[in-house]
Amino acid sequence: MSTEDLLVNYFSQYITLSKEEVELIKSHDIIKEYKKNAVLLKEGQVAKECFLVLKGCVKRYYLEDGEEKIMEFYTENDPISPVSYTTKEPSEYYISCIEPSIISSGNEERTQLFLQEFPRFIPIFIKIGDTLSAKKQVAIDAYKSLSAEERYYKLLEERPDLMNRVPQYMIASFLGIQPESLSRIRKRSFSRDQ
Amino acid sequence: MSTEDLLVNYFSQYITLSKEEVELIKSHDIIKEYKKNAVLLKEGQVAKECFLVLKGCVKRYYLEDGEEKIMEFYTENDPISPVSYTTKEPSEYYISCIEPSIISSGNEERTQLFLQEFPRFIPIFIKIGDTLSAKKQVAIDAYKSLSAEERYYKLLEERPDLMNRVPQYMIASFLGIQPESLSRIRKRSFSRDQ
DNA sequence: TTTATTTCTTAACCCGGGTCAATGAAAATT
DNA sequence: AATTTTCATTGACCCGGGTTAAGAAATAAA
Repeated sequence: MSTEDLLVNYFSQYITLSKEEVELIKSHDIIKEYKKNAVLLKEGQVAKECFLVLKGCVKRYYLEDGEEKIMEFYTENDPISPVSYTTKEPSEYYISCIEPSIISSGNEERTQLFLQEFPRFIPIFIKIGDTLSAKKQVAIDAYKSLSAEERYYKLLEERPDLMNRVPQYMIASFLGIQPESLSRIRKRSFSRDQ
Repeated sequence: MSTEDLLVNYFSQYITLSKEEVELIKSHDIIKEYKKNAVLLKEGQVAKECFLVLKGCVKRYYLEDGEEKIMEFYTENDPISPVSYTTKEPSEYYISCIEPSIISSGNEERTQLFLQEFPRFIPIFIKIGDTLSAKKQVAIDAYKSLSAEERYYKLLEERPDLMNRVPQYMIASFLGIQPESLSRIRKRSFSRDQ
């Protein structure tokens, strides 16, 4: 699949595209390739773009006393809408690539032009926003009602790929615990398994 | 302020309304009054509406072994978009009124008609969705990086009104701790104060 | 006012995760 | 291959929040 097709592929989740629309998306779109450790957004910067990960793996994290507090991992077909992109305030967190990645980026101006030309995408855009918002609600609810151990097993089930792509200390940070605690959780599971 | 004005008031946060638009909003809108303990959405139901709290106080909660796990409080000008409203799946949680409340409700059909008639509201609707999504991200980040005690003081600062409107055991549930733990946190603060 | 019910507080004990320190394993450098 | 650096594991100890149980305080009902 070509780089442009990845984005067309994303929209196809929500709507069937005409050939004309496919061409327009390809022509409008900005797709970039990033090396491992490339930074998409720094603390203090105002985000001018939102993103869509087409390939690769990205982390969003706060830096506290030199320590990364990872809030989210983004992989294939995950949209990234930084808070700073919405508020126009300086960002409180970083976003950077864990793997070499292919990422599409958007901004308000291009979105508006695009929607003017193709109004039938309007409900889709609203829907995508709603869906994102709903997913976040589900995520926060789950986080609040589960223990660290339960969150680990949930992650194992829902995103088993992450375990191979991402070092354990990052998984621990994402789960909101120390690497030592994740080790203990994993140890418990071994003794249960056999 | 009349009941209808409350909704006009809400939109005015984002856009300056013409007289015509004000009238249209008033005519289109559905506003209902609810008694204390009235239920807006039950577990198992598919939500057919989203809401906007114009007056009063509402809680969203899971019922686990007969125990309420409160996820959110909504008060004046808080929009409520149930996950079930977006996904069309049966809801996993309840939404009900803690106080007698005045609440506006919307659905996709009415939203689409409204946007057809007033396309200048389209970016506003997208913006409201984005803002909601950003707020949820901020909320989950804060929850993950703070202790229960820190979350309590944060809530005290950000929503001091809640402390008077809502019984403490509900605050505890919302903070993700037991009422006993909240008592201990409050006790610690007393001894520090004097 | 009196009684019942709900809500809040306190104490005792337990347990999971944090912290610190040491060791082992794996990757990256040289 | 040898060395350094990064990452993962383990153990000992501490502490905050969970749990259970009891009593106090505040509200509602009679």
